[in-house]
Amino acid sequence: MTVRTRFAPSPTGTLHIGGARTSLFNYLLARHHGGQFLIRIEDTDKARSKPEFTESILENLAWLGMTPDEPPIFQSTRKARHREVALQMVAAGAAYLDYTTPEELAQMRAAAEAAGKPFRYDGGWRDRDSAHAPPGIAPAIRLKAPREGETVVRDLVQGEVRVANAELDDMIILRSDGTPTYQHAVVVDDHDMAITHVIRGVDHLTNTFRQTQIYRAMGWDVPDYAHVPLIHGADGAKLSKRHGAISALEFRDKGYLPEALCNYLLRLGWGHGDKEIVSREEAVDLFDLADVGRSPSRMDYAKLLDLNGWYIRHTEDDRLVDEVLPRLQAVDADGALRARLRALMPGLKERAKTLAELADAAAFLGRSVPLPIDAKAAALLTPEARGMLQDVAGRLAETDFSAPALDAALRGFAETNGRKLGQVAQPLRAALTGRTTSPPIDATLAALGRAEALARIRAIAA
RNA sequence: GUCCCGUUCGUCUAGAGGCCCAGGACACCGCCCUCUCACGGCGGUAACAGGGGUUCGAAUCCCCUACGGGACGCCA
Repeated sequence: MTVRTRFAPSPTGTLHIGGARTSLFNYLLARHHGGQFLIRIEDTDKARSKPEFTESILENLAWLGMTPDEPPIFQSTRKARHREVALQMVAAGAAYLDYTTPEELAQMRAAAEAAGKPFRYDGGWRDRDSAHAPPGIAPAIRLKAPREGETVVRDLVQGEVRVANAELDDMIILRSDGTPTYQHAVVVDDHDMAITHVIRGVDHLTNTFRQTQIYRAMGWDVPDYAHVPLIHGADGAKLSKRHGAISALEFRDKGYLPEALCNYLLRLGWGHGDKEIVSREEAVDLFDLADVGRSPSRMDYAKLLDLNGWYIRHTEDDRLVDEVLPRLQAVDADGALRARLRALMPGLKERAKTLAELADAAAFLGRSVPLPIDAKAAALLTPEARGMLQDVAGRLAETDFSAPALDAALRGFAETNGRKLGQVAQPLRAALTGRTTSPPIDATLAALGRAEALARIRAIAA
């Protein structure tokens, strides 16, 4: 049987990193076994679901390199089938009509709370004939769950988890308005989609017991489950907005590479020896649910940042140029900026942890005199330094603008003037970039080109 | 409250009874490299939640406690 997994987000928000990781695990497991990875949009909550979220989620998944092997399935299109199955279950005696009204339920819930007991539906209509149904009340359909014994879930991550059936009440599978509940829709859809492995957050673990009962009632094969721990914020609490970025979108905007995010997310709760850098190909090869831990892990932005820096350093220059150019607030009509950016990229990418930082560090390439000079750079441009820059300009005017030649020229200049290279390079850097940091000065000069470099120096020199 | 799950450096983890007075990575602190900033290299601080067992021997197995998390909807 070929392995089929699915990621099933509800389009009530953008893709967050917990979902991204769940999706990644599903994707990896399917690929590892040469199977299929699918997507199902759980849009049954009409009030909260928005088409733009569906679009955003799909786009983000694609960005992360996870495209489904079949077109996404929209749960809302399958209501009739959900209803059909619920009715079949009633016919088979595995489910029953419940005429309890929401108001009555609320009362029962309040009573249970007042008594300090967990609320469970009492099963009042479990064995009562519908002939006694009160008029004008539309019934919901509830699963007739076993009351004795226990239900066992064999989970590929959590191990064998069992719960006494007395702990579970009869859950609603079809609402009184005829729409399916999530619990029911998921089971029917997973079965119809021939899903073999359900990988999702542990917050779904308790639901699994009852979902298993639906499979049993229908005589369907129960898929393998894997409930992965949730991602928490740095303080250990459930990840939320106050912890910082949690949406995949935000990471993309801030200049994170999808490879870096995936690598980070993969290592969160999963490990393979001391391996830290794992390419997609290696991940597909190595991924095994048995290596997924059971304890929740905390989001560590510093580590993600470091990893992103690694990926930037190891990404081809051309791709980085393509990524960074749009981030520069400059028009590049003649392609000069692109050429400069490309020329300096080896030095630039060595110094940036995100594409945003990269763009910021490269911004000077697209400016023209007079350059904005930051405070630290301005401090370097003393009258004396400006005087020296005049001489430097003279010297550079007659040097070949290749990095080795420029380096030699500057060293020679420093030596003949009794200065250290740094005493020449720093004011020069300030004049060229408006900053105190940049890639090596020879590379920076070369990238700018003779005309632009001299123009910048002379704009500052006195 | 009830049920379920968890607990190795600050964080992510390696560790499946002796290889561990616990290894790697990030972060942090030194030093080196050096025109700046990074990168890189070298070194350092830092953990088996606590208590009982089992065993010749436990981070690894069992029990209890503490702490953390999750679930308890006609939401998904």
